[in-house]
Amino acid sequence: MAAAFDPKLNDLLAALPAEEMDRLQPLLEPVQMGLGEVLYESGKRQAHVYFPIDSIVSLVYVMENGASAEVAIAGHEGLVGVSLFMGGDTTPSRALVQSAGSGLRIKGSLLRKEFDRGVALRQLLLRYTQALITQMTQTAVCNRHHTVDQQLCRWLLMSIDRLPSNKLVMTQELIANMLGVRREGVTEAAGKLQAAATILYHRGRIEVIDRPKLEGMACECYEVVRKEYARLLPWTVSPKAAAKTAPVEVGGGGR
Amino acid sequence: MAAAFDPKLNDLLAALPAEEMDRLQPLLEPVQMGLGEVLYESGKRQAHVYFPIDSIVSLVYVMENGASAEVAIAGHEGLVGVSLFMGGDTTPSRALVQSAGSGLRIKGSLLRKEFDRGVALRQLLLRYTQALITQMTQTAVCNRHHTVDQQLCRWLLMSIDRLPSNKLVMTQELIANMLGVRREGVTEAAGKLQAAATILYHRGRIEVIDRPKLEGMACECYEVVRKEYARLLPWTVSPKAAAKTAPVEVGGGGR
DNA sequence: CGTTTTCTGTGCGGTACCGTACATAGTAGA
DNA sequence: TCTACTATGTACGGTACCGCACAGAAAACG
Repeated sequence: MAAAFDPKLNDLLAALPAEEMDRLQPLLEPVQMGLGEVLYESGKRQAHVYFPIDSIVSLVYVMENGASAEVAIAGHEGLVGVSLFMGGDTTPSRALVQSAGSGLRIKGSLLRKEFDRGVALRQLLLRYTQALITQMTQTAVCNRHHTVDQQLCRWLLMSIDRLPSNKLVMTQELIANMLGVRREGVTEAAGKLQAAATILYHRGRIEVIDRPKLEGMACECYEVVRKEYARLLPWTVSPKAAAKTAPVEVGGGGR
Repeated sequence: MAAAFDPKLNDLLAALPAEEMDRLQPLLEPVQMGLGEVLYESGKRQAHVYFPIDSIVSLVYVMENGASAEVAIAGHEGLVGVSLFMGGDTTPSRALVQSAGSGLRIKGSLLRKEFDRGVALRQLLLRYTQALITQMTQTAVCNRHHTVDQQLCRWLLMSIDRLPSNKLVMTQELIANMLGVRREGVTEAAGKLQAAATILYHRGRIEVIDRPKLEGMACECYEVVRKEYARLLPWTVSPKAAAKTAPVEVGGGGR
């Protein structure tokens, strides 16, 4: 059980030099996160910064009329709660668990102290924050210019990059909430992907069966963000995504 | 002429404690920025961090096919080039001067040194970065859910908040590039605003003549971002925008 | 002054997505 | 096994925006 919460399973923590890790380790506590759990409510101060291991957390903005849109996601490559060390303590967006799983957390005040003290930790967290900024700006661009079909591909890729397998548990309704579109739009887009033998899905379970094809159908946004994460945080590159950089030719792929 | 480049004219620099300001001041050099000038090219490392005074700089992402979208803007309340102290050195987006004017700049390496050394400077820049993150996420949400009409209102408000008057020099073509929509869409939206006696425009010159009405027609995004800037950087609140918080009732305003 | 360029206005067909309504099929519980 | 619920599929009119084409008017330029 202890191994499931090994700090080395989060890429940011794993990248810390031993000395700073020794200071941080006793402050970390294991947490299980359930699907739909809200780690962080809009405008409310929260106590902890979370380091996901095999869970995925979405940063979602909910508008006055109830409509929502995801602005970024974080998994084992990162953390949730940058505002706690950036100095603002709260944000207008909500953090909710998109895929259940485990993680580690630390009290914000304690992390803040280490952040001010340890240069390596600080540089690491700030580099991650910049990667997150890239993801957010690309979400803005994607929302402006790309179709629901393309965005679904991007979203699926970003999700399975953070999961141990190619399967995810997620209804079309929830995906629609994330993308900020109608559920029927997701039904249609997912139908096309299934017809193209790119994914399989059935009542809340989705499996990606042809990743290269999915990448071919996604907009450039996925690649831009992936490359920027790889540049800023080279040790976090998921083996799945990295395999893509090899010149894989797949028949009939692309659009 | 020297007074025009007084560091106190940039809100971030003005908020620095005297001691840190004394160290920074000799490193600052005045710059004039021309309309359309590119301060920062996508993926290219740049030498300086810019502190606008009466200029406005847009952060724009340009896609492979040439389409573009603005993800954030910065004026006298902030700075351009967060990646230089966040540690990534470059970003995928471009920084271009949207409104000509003056500013101050500092070599990235020098700022970085002060950033690591001075706690007040560091906290200030990180708080600003968080405000910028809020603006970016809100742009993402706005792109997803709001109409061109609403976005134009938001964009005009954000621009004049950073300018000394209610007038701005900007063709509809350029605004369309910023918003990532067709020029004709901007023509139509601006026509409605003019018909409603909210703005006046004529061949590249726009004047806001009824700010409260413009605020009433904008989406919630403008207010969310304004409030978050006011919370994180209270000393930067523009008198124009602040006046709004007073209970001004204007006949026929709003929607 | 005439010519060219820039900026804005307008029209038109096409399409992606919306809101709504309703049908069907798995799944879970009594 | 019957019932309720959840997840997905499908249809249909409406609308916001697109791409394109072109016209007029103001400014810039020779």
